[in-house]
Amino acid sequence: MEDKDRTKSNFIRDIIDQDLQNGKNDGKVHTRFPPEPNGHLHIGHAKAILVNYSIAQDYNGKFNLRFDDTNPIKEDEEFVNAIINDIKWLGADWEDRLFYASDYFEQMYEYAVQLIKAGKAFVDSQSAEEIRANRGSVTSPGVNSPFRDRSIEENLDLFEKMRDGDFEDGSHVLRGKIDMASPNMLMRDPLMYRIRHTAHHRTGNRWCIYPMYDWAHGLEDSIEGITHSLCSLEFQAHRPLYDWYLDQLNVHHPQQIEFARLNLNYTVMSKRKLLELVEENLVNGWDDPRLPTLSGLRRRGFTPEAIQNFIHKVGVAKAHSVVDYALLEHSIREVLNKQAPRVMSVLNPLKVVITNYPEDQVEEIDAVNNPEDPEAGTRKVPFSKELYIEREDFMEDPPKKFFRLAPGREVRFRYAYFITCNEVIKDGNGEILELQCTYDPASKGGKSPDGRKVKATLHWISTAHAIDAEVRLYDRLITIPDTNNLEEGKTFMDFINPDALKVLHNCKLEAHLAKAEAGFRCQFERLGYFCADLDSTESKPIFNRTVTLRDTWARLQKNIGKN
RNA sequence: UGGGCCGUCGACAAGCGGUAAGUCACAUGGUUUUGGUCCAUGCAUUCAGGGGUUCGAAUCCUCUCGGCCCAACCA
Repeated sequence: MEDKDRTKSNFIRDIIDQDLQNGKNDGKVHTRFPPEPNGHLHIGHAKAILVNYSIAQDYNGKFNLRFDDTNPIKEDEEFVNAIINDIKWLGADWEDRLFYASDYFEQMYEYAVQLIKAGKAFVDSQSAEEIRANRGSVTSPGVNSPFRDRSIEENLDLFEKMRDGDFEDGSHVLRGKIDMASPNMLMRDPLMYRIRHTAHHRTGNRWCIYPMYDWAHGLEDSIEGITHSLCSLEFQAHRPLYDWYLDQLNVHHPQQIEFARLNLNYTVMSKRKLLELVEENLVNGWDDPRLPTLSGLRRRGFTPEAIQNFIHKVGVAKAHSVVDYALLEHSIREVLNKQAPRVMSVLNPLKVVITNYPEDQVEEIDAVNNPEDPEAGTRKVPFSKELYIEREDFMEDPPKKFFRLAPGREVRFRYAYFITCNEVIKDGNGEILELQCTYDPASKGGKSPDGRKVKATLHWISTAHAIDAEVRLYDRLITIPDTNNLEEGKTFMDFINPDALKVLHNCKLEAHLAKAEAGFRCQFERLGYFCADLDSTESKPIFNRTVTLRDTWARLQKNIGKN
């Protein structure tokens, strides 16, 4: 992709351009991706990562990876490692700037003390229920806590005791002293710290008070010198609070800018739904190729480049949107069309015997590796008397627009010969067992010997030379575009596509694919893009279908069915 | 309902007062030893709706309608 295509205009870039013009931040741009290590990353996170990363890159700025690990009961090191792995794979580079909110706990504590001393924070000893009740509602103001006017000395003392572990969970919290009547619920004396006697995956038992998101996040950004803190739309209401804390402390004040998160149709993205699928074993783990997780997409055969291109195409704006899954499919096809070597594989084999072909002859046929890339060269493919073709490529009683093999019809076997079907061999049940065909020796290479035309070119594979493989055909996870507004009594579970995974055995592949390493991507000609699965071995090759090729024939059939 | 934000083609999305980019999808035709790729063409007289300002409005003002977010000791 061209550089100029990479820097597509959006409102965040406009803001940054403006800032640069005004000399704000000394002309620096510094962004960050701040995941909480409490789950696995999905394609939606890829947008957040890539938006932050690409902006940093395009403005010659810096990009940090920071784990927002402020809630030990939800977080785990397992997630930290998975997230690091996924972001690396995606291609966002934080260089040496990997940070953890938990590294700033001491500093945050000191800032909190500073706020208490300024009379801007207090220890509240109401119960969680009382606090909730006294917060009021969106239409009615809250009421002040009875503890709101504690002296600075008392607050300091209590806060220190909170830290020292003198109190039970839930007995006290530290709160900002703002305005219980604010129309913005978040400004009604927001909680800054809660007591949690829980071990943290990094700080162990060093702390028993943990900072809340709003208090922590701005400080993290400030400490790291972030200039533009890009986050998703639901944090818009938090911005006044983000600003308030930083203003009270009078420290470096990054600008929070919110953009719409990515939604994709025909799948699910919420943590809750993903977790449910994994825990109920409806999929095989977080990296199941049916899932929109980054590890799932990776295993499915997506390339980082395809995801980068996809995110770029989607753009950045403030309007809620649901991107069509077809755009994701297009993005991976676009990349693989250029890169993936072609190979002839028969998924659903039907035996073809070339009756006029010498019994023990084998010819090494030249096949092009990638018509999009002359540098990819050619390879030899064995041709013999017994071959397999795709069952779908033969019809005994073909409809009008069916161009493939049929009784009495001649087609081309790609790179090999013109073949004519003469006889259909069936078993007692009428099941087609084999096709008896003849070849035209003069058409070697698949070239028309006398200007004769055929309407179809089929892929094929020699029965004696093919290897067996398991092939997993993946499709969209969900059968309907949107599972968010379902009728009463229905859940997304009712719309899981039973055909999102179809496992095929005894598929026939070119022999060299036995040695394909996990992750190896290729095109099975006329079928789609496939990659060797993580579990693939030389003795038991397994290939995953990343995406089908565009299929005008299938579309035609569907339209005929409709009319 | 108080507050905040949003509404441009089926889906994304440019546009920033001078007369609707681009991509995907869809359709048609051409090329083709993948019904793939590629190429060409078509696809918003109109920007949620009304009113206003202006020589001129998707862009400014105003009202109306519709959608999303906020009342976890989650992030």
